[in-house]
Amino acid sequence: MSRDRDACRAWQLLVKFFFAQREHLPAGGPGDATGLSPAQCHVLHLIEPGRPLPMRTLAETLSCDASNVTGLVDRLEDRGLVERRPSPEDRRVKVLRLTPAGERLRGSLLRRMASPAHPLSRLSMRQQRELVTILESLIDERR
Amino acid sequence: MSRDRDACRAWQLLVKFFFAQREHLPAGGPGDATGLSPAQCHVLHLIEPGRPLPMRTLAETLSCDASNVTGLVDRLEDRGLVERRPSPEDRRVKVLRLTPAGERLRGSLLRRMASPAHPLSRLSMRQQRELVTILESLIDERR
DNA sequence: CCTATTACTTGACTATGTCAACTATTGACA
DNA sequence: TGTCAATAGTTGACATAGTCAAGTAATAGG
Repeated sequence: MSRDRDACRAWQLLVKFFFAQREHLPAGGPGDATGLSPAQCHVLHLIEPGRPLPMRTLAETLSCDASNVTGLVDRLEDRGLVERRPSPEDRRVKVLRLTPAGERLRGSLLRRMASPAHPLSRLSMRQQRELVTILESLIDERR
Repeated sequence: MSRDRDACRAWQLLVKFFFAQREHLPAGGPGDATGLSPAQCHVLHLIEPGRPLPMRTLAETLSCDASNVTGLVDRLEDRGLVERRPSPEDRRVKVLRLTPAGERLRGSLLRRMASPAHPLSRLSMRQQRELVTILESLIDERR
């Protein structure tokens, strides 16, 4: 019972925190200059340099319709941050790769998120690690 | 340094978890029937029964433009879940109240979030409490 | 081969979100 | 008091995000 109440409250807080932090998202933050939307930033994070990502996988990670991914990637491709390539193994599949510009921008986003100005940096080291542990267990329990 | 890396990773995981869980959001979840969008659900949570909420406050909590709130509230009002009322103290202000239907729906959303099917319910009680503590400190440190 | 499934795209539609411009009210202050 | 700046909310124009249904191309399993 108290267990359920905590789960509920945790989720409420999580959502609240997420909405409240939109101004601190990579995009839109002070000194933005990227012009990327939050969703686009997230996609950029998910494509790791040197690890081509099938669009289908991206749709699953985002829990969204495939057609949504088409649009997201269209816009990132227009900005020259990402490339679609046909997969050699399966010609239905297209894999995503960061362009050099995409890698640079991704790096700067990661750097920005680690800045001491970021709210999460105000947690104690112990709490940061605890948070990482909790989130990791939540995420890979799901696949 | 490791401190910064943890903050960065925590934020990445948080965003990733948030996107991945969209199907478990109050809206859209299995057995939905509400027809509410995620943002609308969140607004419904933020309006506590018996605690009228000025629209301006809502905009600040959501970190978004006031005109966005106008639209959100319009749609909730169309569904008969929320009421706008002029504030007696300041006639520029409009406060939001849940209608009886709004209260009922809010209750059922909260109940759904506490269900054992929710991913957060799989955390240990200790972890749930730790997560709540961390999120609380993150949130009210900001105002 | 034939058929079902899968990966992606397209088009139509709604919701979310920003910005700039507007109205009405409030508050400060000469 | 009268004026002027700031505040709360709305409106309209616009871009993005997201869903669904339908379509194309390629794969996989009989």
